[in-house]
Amino acid sequence: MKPSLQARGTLSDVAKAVGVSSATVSNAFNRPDQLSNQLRNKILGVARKLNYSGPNPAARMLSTGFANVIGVVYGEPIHFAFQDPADSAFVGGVAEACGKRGLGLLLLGGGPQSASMIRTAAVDGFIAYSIPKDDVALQAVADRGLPTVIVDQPVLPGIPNVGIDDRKSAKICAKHLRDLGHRHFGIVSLLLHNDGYRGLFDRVRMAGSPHLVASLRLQGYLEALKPSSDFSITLWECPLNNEEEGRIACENLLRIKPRPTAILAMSDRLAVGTMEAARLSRYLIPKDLSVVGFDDISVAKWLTPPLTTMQQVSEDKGRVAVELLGRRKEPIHKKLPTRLLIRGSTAPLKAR
Amino acid sequence: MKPSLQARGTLSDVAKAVGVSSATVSNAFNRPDQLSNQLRNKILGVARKLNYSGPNPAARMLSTGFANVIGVVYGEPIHFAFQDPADSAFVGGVAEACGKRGLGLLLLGGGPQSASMIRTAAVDGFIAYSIPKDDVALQAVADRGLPTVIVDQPVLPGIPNVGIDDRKSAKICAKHLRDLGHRHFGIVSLLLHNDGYRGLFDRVRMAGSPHLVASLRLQGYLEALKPSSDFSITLWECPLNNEEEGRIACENLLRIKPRPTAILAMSDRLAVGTMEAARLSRYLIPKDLSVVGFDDISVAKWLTPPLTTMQQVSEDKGRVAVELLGRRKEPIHKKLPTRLLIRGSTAPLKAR
DNA sequence: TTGTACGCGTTATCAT
DNA sequence: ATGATAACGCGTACAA
Repeated sequence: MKPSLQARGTLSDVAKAVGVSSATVSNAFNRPDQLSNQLRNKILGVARKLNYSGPNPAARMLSTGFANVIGVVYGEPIHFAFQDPADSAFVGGVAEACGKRGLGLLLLGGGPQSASMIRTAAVDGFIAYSIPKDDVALQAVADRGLPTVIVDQPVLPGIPNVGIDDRKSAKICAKHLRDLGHRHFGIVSLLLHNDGYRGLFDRVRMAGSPHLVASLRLQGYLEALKPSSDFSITLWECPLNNEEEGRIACENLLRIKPRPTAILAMSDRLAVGTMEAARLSRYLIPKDLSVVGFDDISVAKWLTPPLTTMQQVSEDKGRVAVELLGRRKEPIHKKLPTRLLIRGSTAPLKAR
Repeated sequence: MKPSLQARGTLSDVAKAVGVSSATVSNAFNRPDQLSNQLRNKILGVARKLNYSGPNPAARMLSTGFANVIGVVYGEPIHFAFQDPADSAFVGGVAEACGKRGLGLLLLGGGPQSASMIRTAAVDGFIAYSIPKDDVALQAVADRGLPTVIVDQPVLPGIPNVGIDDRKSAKICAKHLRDLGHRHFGIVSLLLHNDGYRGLFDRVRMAGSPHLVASLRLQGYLEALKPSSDFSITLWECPLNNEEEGRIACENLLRIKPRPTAILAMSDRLAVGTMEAARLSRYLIPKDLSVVGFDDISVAKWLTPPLTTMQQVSEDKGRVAVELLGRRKEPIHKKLPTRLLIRGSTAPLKAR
């Protein structure tokens, strides 16, 4: 009834065959310096002959108390992580840092059964990425009582955190457009509530969102745009972060009167869709419409025109998260730098 | 000295506290139907009070023989997997299929210490993705004796395999260009040998390559181009699969006499770089130069002009791999469909 | 519905 | 340098 994990002999089988104790065989695999080379080679030889390929991971884990694996918990169905270049860069950063330390990386998605998987995951620690404040996964992670680092959101007391200054970064995006003379803005927002809603929204909906990153960026945008009075600002929420949603958002935004001359997209994927919509509607970028993205995913620079966007280095988030997990000190909150990359998709408002 | 995995009470601590046997507590967690709801709730309550968050994963694994995790072994340093959209789509497909089955996904990269991580990974099976024929990781996987599926390469006797018909697909790409009247070709190839070489290469180097996918595509290209005699075909190898390498390749190819009027790039990332190089050299695509990619990563359609490319559905590779892993039957070799997407980057050779 | 008792395969400690 | 043995924490017959 143990069909899967190790259908072969055990360490003590090998010990018996060689005529030594199991401790010695264990040493042969884990501490070569503890026995003569001759004996070690003999043991390894017999092991090979018996199809014994090394200590059973589960037993080793039970005995040592270490899994040598860290778990990455992602706020959404996990395959989403691989569709967005920014998210997948983050996981890449984690993977790189893990690899360097000889740690495995266990991927755990969101969704209904995520909680039970979190509860039974054989890991030494968790990195929680972009989890909505009210997600059950968060409680499941906390229950495990393992070292944990939270990335982006939510910021929890007593738990190390890695992120960027979303509010300030967004504010800089908006300020850039305002400085170019724009007065009528469309904002293409990421998900605020998990209710599948797509469309215009107001500040009440925004205030109640458990999605901290989206809320903060929104705040930043609005702060930069608030001061003057002859502004118009239209808010649109996308239930998914993809190009298609960006396109739909922009199509609707372009119908608003007065027509926005500048779009703030909360991610580059949404920005790509925005640009596509503009093209389909025969608006030229940046002549008729300026667009600013967020993330600086690699395609941003291959677009025509190249996309002006707020760069964040998602790989670094991952790397830093792993590093923080290693340190068992008091909680650290780390803000990583961002920077506005001004490229071809933004231009001064043309004179009338 | 068990600091990490579970710093709290055990199942039998809970049992003692409640005044029942450990078996009953175990049932409370794993088989709710085996005891009264009343007792179960009492047990769960006490467990919570004792900070007991459920069975220790290692002990459970040792006892059941299942990890409920499958390992994905990637042929290169693992963070590469998250830079190429095609590779990351593959992992996404695996992740999705795993999630549906309640399985975890352990990511294992290539590189020097990968073998030791493979040997100690707590998994029920492996999916090996795009591993060079001579990689030590492959032996490590085989040694574990666990159910294994190989994706793309290498095709091994007795081991289920998922892939596409690389040779035929490449041939179709090349035929498309030939049919458009092109006679002078540049081929931008993926890595053939792990020696860091970048530059022109010949068929000897190609024949000896352990990278099956690259070899097969090359064969396909050449087959389609062989028949006529007034052709010129120049081969360039990129040590890395990224846009920068594609740019370098194309810059060099464009200096060849007679100048190629068509480029076959073995990946879309290389194709993006190729198009960039053409732009920098003031060649217009597709007027002066036709380009065909491979993969159909999502940016392909956002480029200007949109990239003609061979579509493969990498997510499906991942999904199918997991499915095959579930079936313990005899080895199955599955070829997934591909299809040439003709977009704006290819055009008939202009008349002279 | 609940309890008993053994086995899972290893590592670590202490002795030799 | 090597051996004996006690944990490690849980699942699961089987018995009650």
